[in-house]
Amino acid sequence: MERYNIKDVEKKWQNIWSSKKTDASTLDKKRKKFYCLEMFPYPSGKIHMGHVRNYTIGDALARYKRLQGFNVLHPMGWDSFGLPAENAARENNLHPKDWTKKNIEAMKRQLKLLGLSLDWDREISTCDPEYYKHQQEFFIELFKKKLVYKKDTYVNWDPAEQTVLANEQVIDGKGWRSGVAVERKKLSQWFFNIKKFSQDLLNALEKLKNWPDKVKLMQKNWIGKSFGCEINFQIDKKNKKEKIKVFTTRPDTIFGASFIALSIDHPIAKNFENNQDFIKFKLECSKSGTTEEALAVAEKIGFNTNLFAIHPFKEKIKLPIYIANFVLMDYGTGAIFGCPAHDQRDLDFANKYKLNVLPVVRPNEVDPKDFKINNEAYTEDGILFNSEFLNNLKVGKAIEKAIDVIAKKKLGEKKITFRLKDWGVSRQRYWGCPIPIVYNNKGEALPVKKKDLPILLPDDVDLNVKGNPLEKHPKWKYTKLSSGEKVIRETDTLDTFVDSSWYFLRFCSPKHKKYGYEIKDINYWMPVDQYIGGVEHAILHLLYSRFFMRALAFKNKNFGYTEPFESLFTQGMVCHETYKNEKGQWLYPDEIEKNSEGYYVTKNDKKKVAVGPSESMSKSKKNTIDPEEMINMYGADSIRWFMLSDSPPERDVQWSQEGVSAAFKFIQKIWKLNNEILNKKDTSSNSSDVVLKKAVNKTVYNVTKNLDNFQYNVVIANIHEIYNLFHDHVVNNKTSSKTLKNEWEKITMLLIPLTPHLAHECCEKVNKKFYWPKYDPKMLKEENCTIVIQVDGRKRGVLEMPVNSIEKSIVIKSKEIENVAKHLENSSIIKNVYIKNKLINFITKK
RNA sequence: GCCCUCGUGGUGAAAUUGGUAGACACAAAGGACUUAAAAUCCUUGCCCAUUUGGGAGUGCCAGUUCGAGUCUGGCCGAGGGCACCA
Repeated sequence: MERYNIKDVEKKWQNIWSSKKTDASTLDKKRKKFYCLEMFPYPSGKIHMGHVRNYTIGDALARYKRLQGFNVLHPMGWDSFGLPAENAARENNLHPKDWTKKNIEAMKRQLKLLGLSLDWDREISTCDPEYYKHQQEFFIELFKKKLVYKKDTYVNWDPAEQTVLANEQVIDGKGWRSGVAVERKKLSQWFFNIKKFSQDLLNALEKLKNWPDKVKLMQKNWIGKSFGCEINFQIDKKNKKEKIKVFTTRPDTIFGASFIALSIDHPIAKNFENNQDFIKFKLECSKSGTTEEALAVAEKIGFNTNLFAIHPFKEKIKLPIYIANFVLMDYGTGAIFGCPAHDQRDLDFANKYKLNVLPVVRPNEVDPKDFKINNEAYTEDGILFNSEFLNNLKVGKAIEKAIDVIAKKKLGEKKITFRLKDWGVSRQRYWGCPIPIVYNNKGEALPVKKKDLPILLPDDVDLNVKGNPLEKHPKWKYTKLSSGEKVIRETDTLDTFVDSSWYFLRFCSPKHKKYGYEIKDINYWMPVDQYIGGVEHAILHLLYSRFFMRALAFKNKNFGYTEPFESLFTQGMVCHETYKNEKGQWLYPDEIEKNSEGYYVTKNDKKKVAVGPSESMSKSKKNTIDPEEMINMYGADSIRWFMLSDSPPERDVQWSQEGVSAAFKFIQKIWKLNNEILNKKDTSSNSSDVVLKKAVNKTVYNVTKNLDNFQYNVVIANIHEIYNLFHDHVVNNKTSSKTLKNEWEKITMLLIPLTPHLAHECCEKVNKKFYWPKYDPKMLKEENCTIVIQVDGRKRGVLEMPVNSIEKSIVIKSKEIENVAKHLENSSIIKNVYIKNKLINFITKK
């Protein structure tokens, strides 16, 4: 028999697909489109199992949709700007450009080994000037629409490296490379005004019907809408009438106010810049660490300004004004009124500084006289007291009334606040898209003229300098406008999240010289019909992309899109056991083996290995498996099959050698059975033919349904089942060869999305045309059905009956079953519950 | 601290959305073929009973129902998100 040579077959089909460009897509308005997109990778140099899973899921879908007749767009590109290139460049003395290029080539070759049906003609790379020049245009477009602005903000500053660190580069308050304590430093940086779209980004979540609820909820919380009001407090100064505006969601607790707290960055705090005590206080605040968690746990401290604010309803009450470390400048107004009785933070603060604690909300059933606040604030619902016109109202009503009165007396107004912050896009880095801005000698920021774009990254940089290499590159930094005016370039580059916020548009017009996208292309292809990627991008990347679409659509009649991704699927991670040697060092899976007693030992010195829990594959824990090695051993189809078979795609999957090896064996079995069927001598038609036909029809139905629902693991089970049936029919000569061949052909078509090389090889011999088999709904209907017979809710037998049999006949037949009769003995039937074609339950009385 | 999701055999998991729990697969044990091994195929799968069969059973405790893995309430455990958001 012809042997199935995985390597030859896979190579053969990959060559055919590539030379015939079977996966290239062209705009064709007569055909229905399907845009299938997986999150593009960062070109680290090697694909990992996470990529394999992501792209296998996407490819199965793309191939399935193609077979169904859709015009499928399935592109791939590279998220190729970013810090690792700079680090690698320093370590290996290789230019980021060359390092990136080399990595892209290596990963592209690996992706091709997987047999993905990608349109490589549309390949893009974000570090390519042909890509980022359009991004610079978008930046200027946004600048002109006033969606981009500059403001001072704090960054993690590494004084040793003279550079800005990303949050994840700060470990225990120290720079990851230098180990030196990180400082908070104020820098003037560029921001995208994503806040402007807060309400719309929130509202539109509801329309994203095919997004996981989890992701929508995460975005909703991230946007964080809250209802409340602003209240103006007058500062108690003799001549001046200064005001402090505070934001609160609990205006009902206004009568419990006992202090005002301002953020360190509040304008009023500026008045104390030269005050020695305030300087000390600021220093104290900056000590508490920079991570958000550390800030959250830090003790609440304040600086007493010795100023007082007048209570808006009780002029006699003067509230001390503090500057406090727990008040954030970029939320609300940067100022709060403290109501210690009903806010834990305020209570902690009040206890520390011996401030008044007056409860104004009490639990329903508790007498006001007995209600005391000690160390725990009361934040539940309740009844207002000590609160004049709010007395005896419930919290909800009291909030409404408080806002009402405050508005009427012009003390403030109803206000909705979002916690979503504007997107800081400045990065003090070399390997990113240059921000197309220059500064004239007055320091004004001017957008670069379109004709002067792109602003190319200079190649001749010294990456070993401390700080931003662009900053230290005078030839590039100091330049002239076409008018001859001397200007300084913006040396910051853009956050790489900007690169990935519109790449899906570029895929529609990947080669267009003049524009980042062409409207006729996106009118056809957009939105992305199915986006697939890791849940780790649930917030930032997806929210930024949603913002970017709105920013482009803003004041632009030609661009009618706001939501880029019609459907979203987030796949789980690939996990593997972890191993440690006796010294507690991590070991790679191929450094260990099983000994004769079934224990894991190290390969070289046979020492005991501690097996840890299965965790998502990561280089640091060395629990990675190299996809290419696996492809070499088992073939791409086996890896794809295994990736889809073991767990539902949205859940984590355990990598297992046995699993892959089982996939490999099954592929061999399919091939063997395929040949047996094709070589089968003609036998006359048999009564079992209809059994097989029906089963195949059912399989087509199930596989189609399960593919539509992303239940790939169940699809695999469907295929196993039908294989087992075919195997039985072949071995036992149950079916005519004609039926066998006809029906088997359909199964090979079903395999195309899953194991494309094997499937094409099988199909080739019987039918050059590939198609998605259709099922006959009439054939799904069974003539007989199995009815479960219960006595008092317990199963006592089953009955094969024609579909839609009447209850009476089922009752009679049931009682004929020995075991049923036995259980009905000595008791009388009170009633029976009959569920058509499913079950009958006799309820008895002893 | 707040919010969300998930708990089903030794393992990964199915279950027509309230109707035969454990499909399909991995692992294990036993068997067949073989001089032997590999490969392949078959059987078994918790407790009681020799078999027909009976019982328990989907994290735990209650509830609704003729009937609950599925619905409701409470508890326990695991994972994830946010984190001084006023």
